[in-house]
Amino acid sequence: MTIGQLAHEAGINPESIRFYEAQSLVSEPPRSQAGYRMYPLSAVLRLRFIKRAQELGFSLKEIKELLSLAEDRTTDCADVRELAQTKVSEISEKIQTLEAMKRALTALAETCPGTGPAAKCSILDSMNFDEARHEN
Amino acid sequence: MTIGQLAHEAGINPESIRFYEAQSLVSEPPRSQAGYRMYPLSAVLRLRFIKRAQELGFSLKEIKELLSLAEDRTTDCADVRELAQTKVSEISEKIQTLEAMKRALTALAETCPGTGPAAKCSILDSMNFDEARHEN
DNA sequence: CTTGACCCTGTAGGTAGCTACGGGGTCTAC
DNA sequence: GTAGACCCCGTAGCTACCTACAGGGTCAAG
Repeated sequence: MTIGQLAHEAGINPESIRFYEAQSLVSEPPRSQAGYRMYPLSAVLRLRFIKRAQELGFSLKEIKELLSLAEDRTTDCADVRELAQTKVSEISEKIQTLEAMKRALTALAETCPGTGPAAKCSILDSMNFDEARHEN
Repeated sequence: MTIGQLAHEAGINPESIRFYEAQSLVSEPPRSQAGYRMYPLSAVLRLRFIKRAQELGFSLKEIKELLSLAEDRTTDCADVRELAQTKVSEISEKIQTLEAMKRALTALAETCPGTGPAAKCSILDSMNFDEARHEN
């Protein structure tokens, strides 16, 4: 399987695979006589794992950690679960932040009269813009 | 007011101010004889506006747009409100994504036995890792 | 036997938003 | 008059994750 076929199967870009190789997320595959990377079928699954983990919010660095945990026979399931739980907390925090942002911005948009000169818009106003201009 | 004083007042880094200037988020201030940037008081408010807008989730590019809207006398309040509402939608989408990630990951962590070899961990398993290793 | 699709390497670019560094000049206080 | 804190500019680096390009080689089809 060449890198292009693999990329197609896994639904990613060949360049990304080379990038992952450089980042040690996938190991260097054997080469054909011409120097082409020749991948085993399992490479597809490994790439899908990476993709799936990314979708779950793990960074490449964290995925690397997951992969080395998974490859280490002495790894306990609890180690993996801890990573997952830490990630859940991080995600929760992000959600909190975004929800605070959303609440604040929604409130602003609601007090905005919706028409008339922006100079008096409550949105800009609440961000102090008007005062800033006033003193310019 | 020198750049350092301004930075202190606004709670940001002098380097960031120069960066904002390069990005045209703040205008070039007059210079002292020695070539020092000399800011009016209003600059503090402008920087705080930028900071606040950032906290509300606007990117620098969007803040630039907000600022030019705010400076344009013909801007209608509705234009500003639209930007705010678009941003609220974007934030909502991000929240949705994060919540899906959180749900998926929480479910995985819950099915994890919590102990035992990682090879059988449902977390890695569900990400196809085991199969990938199996075929290697 | 040539065309076009693929592969190789290495390096550079791009997004977002800074941050740091080098090599200067200036200002303030003792 | 000098030490230390500040300022200048330009450029490079950082995180994260690719993406693109240049300048080659290879492979399969017609």
